[in-house]
Amino acid sequence: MASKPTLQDVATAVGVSRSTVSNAYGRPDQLSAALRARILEAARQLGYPGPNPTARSLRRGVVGAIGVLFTSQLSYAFTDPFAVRFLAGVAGAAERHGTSLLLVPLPPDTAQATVAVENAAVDGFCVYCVGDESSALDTIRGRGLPFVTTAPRPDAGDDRYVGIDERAAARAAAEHVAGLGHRRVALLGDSVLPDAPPGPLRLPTVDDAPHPTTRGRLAGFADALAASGVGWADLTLLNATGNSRAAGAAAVADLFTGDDPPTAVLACSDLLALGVLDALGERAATVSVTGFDDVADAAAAGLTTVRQPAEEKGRIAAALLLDPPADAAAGHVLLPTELVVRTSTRPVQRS
Amino acid sequence: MASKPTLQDVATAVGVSRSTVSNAYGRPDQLSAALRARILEAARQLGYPGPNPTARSLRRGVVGAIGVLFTSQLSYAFTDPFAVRFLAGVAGAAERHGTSLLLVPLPPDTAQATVAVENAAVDGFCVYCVGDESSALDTIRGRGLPFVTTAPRPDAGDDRYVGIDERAAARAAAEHVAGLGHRRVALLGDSVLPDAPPGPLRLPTVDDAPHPTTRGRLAGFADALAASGVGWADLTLLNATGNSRAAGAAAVADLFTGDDPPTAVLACSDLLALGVLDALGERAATVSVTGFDDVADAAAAGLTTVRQPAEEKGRIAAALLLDPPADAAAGHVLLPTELVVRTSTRPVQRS
DNA sequence: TTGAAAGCGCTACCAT
DNA sequence: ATGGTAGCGCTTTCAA
Repeated sequence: MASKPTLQDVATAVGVSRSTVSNAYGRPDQLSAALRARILEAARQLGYPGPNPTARSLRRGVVGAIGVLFTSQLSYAFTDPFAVRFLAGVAGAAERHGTSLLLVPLPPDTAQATVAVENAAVDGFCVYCVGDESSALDTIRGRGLPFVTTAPRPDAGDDRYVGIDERAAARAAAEHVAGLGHRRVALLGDSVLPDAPPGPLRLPTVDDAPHPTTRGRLAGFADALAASGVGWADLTLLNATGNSRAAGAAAVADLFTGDDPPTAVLACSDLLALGVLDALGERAATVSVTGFDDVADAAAAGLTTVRQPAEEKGRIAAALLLDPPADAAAGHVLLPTELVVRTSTRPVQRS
Repeated sequence: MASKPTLQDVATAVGVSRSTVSNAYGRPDQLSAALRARILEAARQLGYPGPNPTARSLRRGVVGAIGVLFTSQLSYAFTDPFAVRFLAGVAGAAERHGTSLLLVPLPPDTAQATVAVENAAVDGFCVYCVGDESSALDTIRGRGLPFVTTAPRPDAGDDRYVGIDERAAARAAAEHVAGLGHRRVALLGDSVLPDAPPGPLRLPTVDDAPHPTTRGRLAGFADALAASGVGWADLTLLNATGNSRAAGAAAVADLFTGDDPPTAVLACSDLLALGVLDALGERAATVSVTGFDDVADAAAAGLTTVRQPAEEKGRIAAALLLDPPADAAAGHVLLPTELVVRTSTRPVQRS
């Protein structure tokens, strides 16, 4: 007990057994109030800081924390407004449950990612919007821990998730734009192909986009445009290297200088769409732009976008983890989305 | 090994000792590559998920995570833009260090807060902007864990902190406003008195404000105005019940209806200031308003404010915790601030 | 290079 | 109401 007193030291000091001291902390009803007071007082005098959380976790087999996994850098969690709102929802639910949140950075390298997941002292994982999360999910399964994802994966089975119908939501945005008469349309996504440079790229089919969320949204855009007679090959596909305004702006840098530029840009996120508006500057009045998510900045920018309930998504994700529904079907939640039409979209101008 | 295989099971399966299996994971150089491969392969076959993080932490005495403590609800961390940027800085530094972030909700009740701090499995704490954090700090000290605060407390001693000179920073804003001729000035803070209703309140002296950050800022405002001949008693003090636009708007709800309304409002945060602008509506052109922090929305709103480096504050806080400076003095960091003058302040109108 | 022994600090069962 | 016993799963000397 030279430096850090333990439960045993308190027990010795009071002249009781460790069990009793342990009970004084964790099960007050198991001993008399008087004895408990004596124990607590002795602990205070000795400077005993209460049961060591790690030891308690080991013994109990429960940690009292859930891990939140992000594909990209941890700092991204605080850079993307949608992610922030999602986290706020998770945090609120966890808080009400008396559970802490462990933010786990997931390195891009698979081996390191595995280690990160293996080393996280948590009772379960909330896996946020991961591109190819399959390896991380395998690791989580290997640990036998419960998890929730934020997208309905094709192989979900009984895995719990809370997501939206990406494809249908995107289709609504594209139908709106197509309905305004736009036929020369560009689709913009983050990391459509992982290592592609910013700007136009070709993809044989939409199924070749590896990131499921991006793929779903692009497919939805394509659906609506196909219905208006614009085939996949007629669309301009644009790659952004990151989900940020700057990346969005960079992706469309040379787009409007050539002949027959697109009259509309459908972006897979608000950040990208706002970047497009940034790049457009004055010309923004001549091009229709849509985003996705309806983040706070979208309203002020007049961005037409698809709204999805961010905090609620987080709240439900946490709830699915902390209070698992008995019924497997109830573990599959699809949230509603809504097209929010603002001023960034308008009828195509006949030229 | 019915359900969850342990390191022992792997050892048995391969026919080696636990030590060797442990080394296969944690000290690859301690055994032959061939044996290590055999062990890892056996582990894979058995479905052994790697060393249990909790058990490893207990044995090693380190957790690999730092706790971030917020006074108010955990969800606040994601609601306040300044807090979000601060967290982004902490997260980035932690990430580079291979350390996880445990977000710890700190209940308002002291006893519960103590429990929350005692139960957090972390190697140290980053204490964000706490009103009266003394009890939490005592608990942290009791655990013998290192910590960093985001304000220079008077009794800091050798405690590490990264902060700003709140009083001087606020003085700069008030000097600017006083220099524009304003003499009928209102000061607006969040929870100037904990349980006071929204709106005007009286405080004998600025020292009676319990929250140190608010007190420092109010004192700075008062300093500058006193130098212009406006005493504490001549100032209108306004209370907001929360740090949000809505709370800011509510605080000034009835302010401009009476005779001789203030010509300027100095707010202790951007959120409150933006709320004042919201409430002012059309009349915003007739009242000067300043904020504090320079959050993202401030620029678009044309808000004159005091900028402090949010991410850097977080980055330094984490660095102070993860790589403690040898020199105690180097553990005390005061960051520069800067008055950013925009359009929300203008010369007082003679009436 | 490998193994045996000794806990890290705690809690939960089962007696008393 | 209280105590004894038996580990939770792992790492780390130290010795072989």
